Amino acid sequence: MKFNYIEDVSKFEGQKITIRGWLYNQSSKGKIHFLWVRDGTGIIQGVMVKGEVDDLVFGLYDQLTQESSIEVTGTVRKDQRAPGGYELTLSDMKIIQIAQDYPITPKPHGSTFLFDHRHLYLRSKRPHAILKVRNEIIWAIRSYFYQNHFVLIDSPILTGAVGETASTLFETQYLDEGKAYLAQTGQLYLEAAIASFGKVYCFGPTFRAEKSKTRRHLTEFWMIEAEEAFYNNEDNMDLQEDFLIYIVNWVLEKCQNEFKELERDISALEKIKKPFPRISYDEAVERLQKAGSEIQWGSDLGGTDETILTKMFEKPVFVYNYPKACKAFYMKPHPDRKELVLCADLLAPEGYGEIIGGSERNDDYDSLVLRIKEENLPLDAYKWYLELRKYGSVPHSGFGLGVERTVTWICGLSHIREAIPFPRTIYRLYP
RNA sequence: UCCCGAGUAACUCAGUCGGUAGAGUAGGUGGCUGUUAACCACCCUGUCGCUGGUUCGAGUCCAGCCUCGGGAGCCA
Repeated sequence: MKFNYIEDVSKFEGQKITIRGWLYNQSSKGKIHFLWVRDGTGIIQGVMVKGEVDDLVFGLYDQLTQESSIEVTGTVRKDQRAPGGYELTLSDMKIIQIAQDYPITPKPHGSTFLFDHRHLYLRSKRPHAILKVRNEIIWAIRSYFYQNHFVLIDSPILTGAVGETASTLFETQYLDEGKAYLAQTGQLYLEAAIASFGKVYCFGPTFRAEKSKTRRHLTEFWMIEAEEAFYNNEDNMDLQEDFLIYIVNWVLEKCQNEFKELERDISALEKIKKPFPRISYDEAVERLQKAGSEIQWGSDLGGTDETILTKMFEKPVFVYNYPKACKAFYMKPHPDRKELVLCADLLAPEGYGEIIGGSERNDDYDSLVLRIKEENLPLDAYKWYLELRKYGSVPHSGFGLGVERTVTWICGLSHIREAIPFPRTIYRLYP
């Protein structure tokens, strides 16, 4: 049987249509009932007047409860009084299922309660809007890479080798082969793939068994990583800048309604244009110390440092060339200052902080072996990775963008857990 | 792991000086022809996180524990 979607109602003014969905809210004045129906594409108010519908249908209203599934038929009418501009004058209604004691009312709830009921909370307006923006961000990402001739290389999630030992790994038994680890990054595999495809990217879940309790961390999150042969650190930053602007323009075009629902001030996003400021780590430390931070040269930027720094600019800011000591082993040493590596983090504005980490990779066999030994990493585990430096090694760079952090920033959220359908945090594995 | 904070009805919270447990919302019943978090009247709702202690008497004071939230560290 044919039915229609709420997003299309304006095309059917004056016509009778059928909508299938869920009862979002209801109210009655006795002889006139109001039903708010949502179907995933929108919300519309249905109006049922006693005497204008069959008494049996009119009486069904009394059985309705919030989130009951129903099918309503009515005539589309333009009406100033209706939010959205259109409403349905109902002529028929069928009940599909009566919901009982739906826990999430259209009233304030605490975040713990809402995320305990995430399987239901997904239906509410706010998560609906956020996840629609997430959907568009991901489409923008894939579109950008496709248009720019990057090839998608899916990297393994179960790995034997350790990527970045700095973080903690989730461990699991891998049949009879011993321990396996859930991937923290696909980068090393992308570095293998550039010698076949030139420019590649991967997009998948990554896992960090860090007991972080902050609004910026998840234990399972989605990361986009790109790797480009023959790009140096500068080229890499140019690419990231272009990439991020593409994403922002895309969502500004597609997500106006969602931003309105989220009360996101989009003027902040409209300022995201080339060029992004680029400051060296040296300069960042200087600026931070002047601003009152306790940071010492040599240590990584803390969360508050990032916040201070990003509030100095209205656009995302690159901080490049960090001390070797606070970055991963695979980054290329600075040719003139061996205490630095060629890298850049991109910090999102409005206090959001790091959303991208990127670097030029060490393409020299001997110096890479040296770094692995310095970090006390098992050389064996990196045997295949090192071989890439033996067979046609080229300068190359890459970066990783945290999807949830990007969604958090673009939507103007205060906590990352809202940016993913079913968040995994230190104490949450359910639902 | 460390530092701070919270835990009272299904939800959000109040609970003074230690003296028999409260409100709003949700739910139920009735009323209402334009509601938008409707409104009006009435009804229902309790392991006060747990254990022990002090006390004639503990939601309230003390000790320990548990759970959760935020931050630090670490990172995207």
